[in-house]
Amino acid sequence: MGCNFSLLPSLFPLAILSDIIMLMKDEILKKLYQAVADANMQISDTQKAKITLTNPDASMGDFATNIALVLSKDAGRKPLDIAKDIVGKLDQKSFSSVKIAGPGFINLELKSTELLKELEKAAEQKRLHTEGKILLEYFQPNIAKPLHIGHMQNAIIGDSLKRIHLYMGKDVESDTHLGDWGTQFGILILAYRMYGDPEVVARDPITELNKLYVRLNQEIETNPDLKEQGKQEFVKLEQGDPENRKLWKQFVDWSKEKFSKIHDLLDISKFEHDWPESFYEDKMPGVLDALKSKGILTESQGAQIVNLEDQNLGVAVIVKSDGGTTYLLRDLATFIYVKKQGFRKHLYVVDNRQAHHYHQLFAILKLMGEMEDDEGLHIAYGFISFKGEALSSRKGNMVLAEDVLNEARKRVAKIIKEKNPALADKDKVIRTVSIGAIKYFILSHNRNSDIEFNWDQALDFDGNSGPYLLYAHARLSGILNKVNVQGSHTLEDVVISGTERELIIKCLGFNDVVAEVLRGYLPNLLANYLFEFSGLINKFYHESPVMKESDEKLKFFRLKLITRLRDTLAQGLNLLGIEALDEM
RNA sequence: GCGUCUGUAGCUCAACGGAUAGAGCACUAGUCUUCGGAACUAGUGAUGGGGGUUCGAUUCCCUCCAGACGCACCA
Repeated sequence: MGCNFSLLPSLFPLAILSDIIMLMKDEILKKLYQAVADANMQISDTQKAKITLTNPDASMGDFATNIALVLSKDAGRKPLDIAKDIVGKLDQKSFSSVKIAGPGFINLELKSTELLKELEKAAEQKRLHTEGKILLEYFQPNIAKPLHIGHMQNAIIGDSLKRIHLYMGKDVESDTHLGDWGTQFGILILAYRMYGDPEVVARDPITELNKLYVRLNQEIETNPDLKEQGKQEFVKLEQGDPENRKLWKQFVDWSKEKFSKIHDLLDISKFEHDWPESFYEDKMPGVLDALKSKGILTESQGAQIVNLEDQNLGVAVIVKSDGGTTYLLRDLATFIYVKKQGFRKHLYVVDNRQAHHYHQLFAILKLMGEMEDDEGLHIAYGFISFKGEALSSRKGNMVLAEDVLNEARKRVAKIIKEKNPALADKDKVIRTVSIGAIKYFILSHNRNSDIEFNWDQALDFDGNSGPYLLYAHARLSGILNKVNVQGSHTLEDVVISGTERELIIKCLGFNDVVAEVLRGYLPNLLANYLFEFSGLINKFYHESPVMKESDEKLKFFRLKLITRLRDTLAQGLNLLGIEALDEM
């Protein structure tokens, strides 16, 4: 990475430092393993995987490990005895207290001088050895359909995961996989021909096209023949019918123009790739040939299928009986193409309703010999429901992305008017806080859970919310802007409070949390961490005044601490896709 | 019928197999001569039922109950 760092945008303020550095926890674990060896005990890799080093309740110490409990099983000895042996051999010079507690936990308390030393070190990033290029696929809106909150959710999760990959030194690129191919376009073309007024549609293409699409679908319920006609239009489109091609191209262009605004609307980073479904049109025949030559494809009821019933995955339709291709075939072509581009792993951020599709996709790829277990993963997430129902334009309970953003902006503006009318750059703050509130709401949920959308809860700016984190950051910035310290000091014998101690420990655990997030693709772990972190910051802020502090050395320490806390919080917010603010 | 996911406080959600299951909202009682109150301090209140695995289970396995979503020509 021999580039000029000063040219990098402020996107990754702390991510610039290079090289692999040991995380604090790794260092402590190393000491524990050494003690185990010195006590003539063995420790296997499977045991290592079970050993934890957590930050427990402050009353128990800075760190707690279950190492003795894990080792006791295979050793056939009591955990307490093993704990005693380990503690007896442990290099304790960094610790002020080492205690055995409960069933055999070892609780460790670091010397304050060690904590202060850590604080003096620059904030650093863990760099993993990259295992090759990763393609992260997210934001797959469908042409001629409006963006709703589900698309926002997808883009927000995907964007955060991308930022986290980059921060962890992964070689990741993103792809927006637009849904611009398939039977639905036949239906849309038919609807446009039947009901469309070109002038009306041109005025607000997405909204009007969607109306036509919905209208025809309603008509289809009483007149199924129309569906067959629609399917025929798609077949014609695939076969190159010039009229249909022209219409399709127009629909795609309108939609792309609209979708490209997501970057500005939501602060979503740009995609490296834009490989929509139609991009794979000329790559499908090759896949079809491969399926045939490997004897995987069979014919059934006029369609070409792969039978996966022996894997309990049912039947996968590759080509429909009318000759039209399926989404599955395009996804097969996608995976194979992406792999040929040098990507070692393909991650799909798609809601959990498509779990079955991805099971089928991966199963077929494996039958073809195109995929190993760790080369593809469906990062599923629960979808957002509204008033207890799945979002559906037909049921009229659609929550549009624009409406959510507008409502958030309105509420933020109102609060600023009440609380901080003198604020300088109001527009920027309104934008950042409203986006931050929405992103935090989405990302703070475990992605496996379905989310019940509720305006008041999603746009709540008190307590566990995006604005809470932003506010903590703004207050820290406020102090740094106002307080100066006389002279230069060392941190050696500063006496720190309990809250300050907790804050330092918490702050130093940042990289561990980000690593956890990446391991499970769970941004909510970072959101939870940042909320707890912000809570400690607010507590600290109330307890430990800086400006009024007469001890210059203590003041120096607090400013140093605050700088570090602020930078860490800003980095954390950034990984969630939220820009930190100095005032709000 | 088969498959995936989910059942935690009044509501919305957390919790790598770890110690006393955490928050926010709501409710109650406090902190305003404030480095910015979008804040802080406290209180009330929960693991769907039953088995199993083990030092230890909200977490893993089995089963039952309840819900969501999928299960060939939508994507």
